[in-house]
Amino acid sequence: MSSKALPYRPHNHAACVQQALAGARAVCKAQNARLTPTRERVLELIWQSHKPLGAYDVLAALAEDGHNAAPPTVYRALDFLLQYGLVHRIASLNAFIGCTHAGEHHTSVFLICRSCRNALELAAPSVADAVREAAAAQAFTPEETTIEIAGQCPNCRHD
Amino acid sequence: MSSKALPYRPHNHAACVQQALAGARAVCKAQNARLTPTRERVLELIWQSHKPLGAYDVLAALAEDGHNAAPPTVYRALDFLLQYGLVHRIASLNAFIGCTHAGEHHTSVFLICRSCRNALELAAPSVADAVREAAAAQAFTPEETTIEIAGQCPNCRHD
DNA sequence: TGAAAATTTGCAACATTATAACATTCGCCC
DNA sequence: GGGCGAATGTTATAATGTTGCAAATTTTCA
Ligand SMILES: [Zn+2]
Ligand SMILES: [Zn+2]
Ligand SMILES: [Zn+2]
Ligand SMILES: [Zn+2]
Repeated sequence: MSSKALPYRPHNHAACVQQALAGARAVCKAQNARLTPTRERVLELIWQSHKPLGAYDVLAALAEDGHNAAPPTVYRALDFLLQYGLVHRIASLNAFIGCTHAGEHHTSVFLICRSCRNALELAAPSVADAVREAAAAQAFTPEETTIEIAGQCPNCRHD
Repeated sequence: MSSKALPYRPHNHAACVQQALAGARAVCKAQNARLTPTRERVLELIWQSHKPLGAYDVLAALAEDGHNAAPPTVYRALDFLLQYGLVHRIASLNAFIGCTHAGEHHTSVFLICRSCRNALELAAPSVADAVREAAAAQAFTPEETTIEIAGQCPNCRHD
């Protein structure tokens, strides 16, 4: 869960990460939340990968920084980032990925390639609507939605 | 993850389980798959609960039978049941539940109550369609779909 | 300022979920 | 009833996630 590969589509990823971090700082400031160095570093590490990153991958990356962290450090940072909508947890992978719509209220769909392991977050309002309707038909009140599609991305389709 | 509660709607659950087991036997027979005693017992244990059951819950239930099983026994049985579509894995809970559409090709939506922990499987073709379209729009080829909605069921709504 | 309070972090142990590797037994076919 | 592949038993270990408490840091407010 830690080898390198091209992101979904080529782009200046360093800039992409910086923009995400700036957005995160703004979100935290607006909500009086403290984006401490550890939290920010964890967010940066997650953003640097287009693949969902496991908690222990983050831990290993912190170790390379010389930060001798234990699991709770990472999980606490992840809890914070989840709480403020800065990252998502991909349940089917036990892994985390940066949210591309931080600060906006949204229901995401994740397209997860089983070959290259990249994951793409979609807003997909039509899916969100269909889910809401299905739940309403059962008088069920949705609080949190997990929609993860595993398959093949266009780049990996011809294996 | 093992206390008892009413199922979503009251019904004769023993009959419900027996019907599921009969269906499972039919599916296995049709595919020349061996529904061995351990596998069938695991399926029965899972069906007896309307709540998704963890692998170690199953293990504990087997122990009460006097079956001194180790984790691989349970995971192998679960793998078999998953492979033949007799149970589903709920990724957000690390737990398993009997499939109410065994033998039929389907994309399910799970409504999972955070209060009573019951889970309801829906066919929800409109959701499946919306997901397919969203994936197609990204030239993504879906292979497996995880849709899990956590929230409050009608019985638990007024806490 | 400067102590009290709240939040965050460090740290050790532990809990839960899942798999690897290899030996043994079972069911089936001949 | 011997051979063979599938299924199970057994032991150990990997991977993921949590609890509890102490130390350090930041915030609050007198
Ligand atoms: Zn998002
Ligand atoms: Zn791919
Ligand atoms: Zn099903
Ligand atoms: Zn409920």
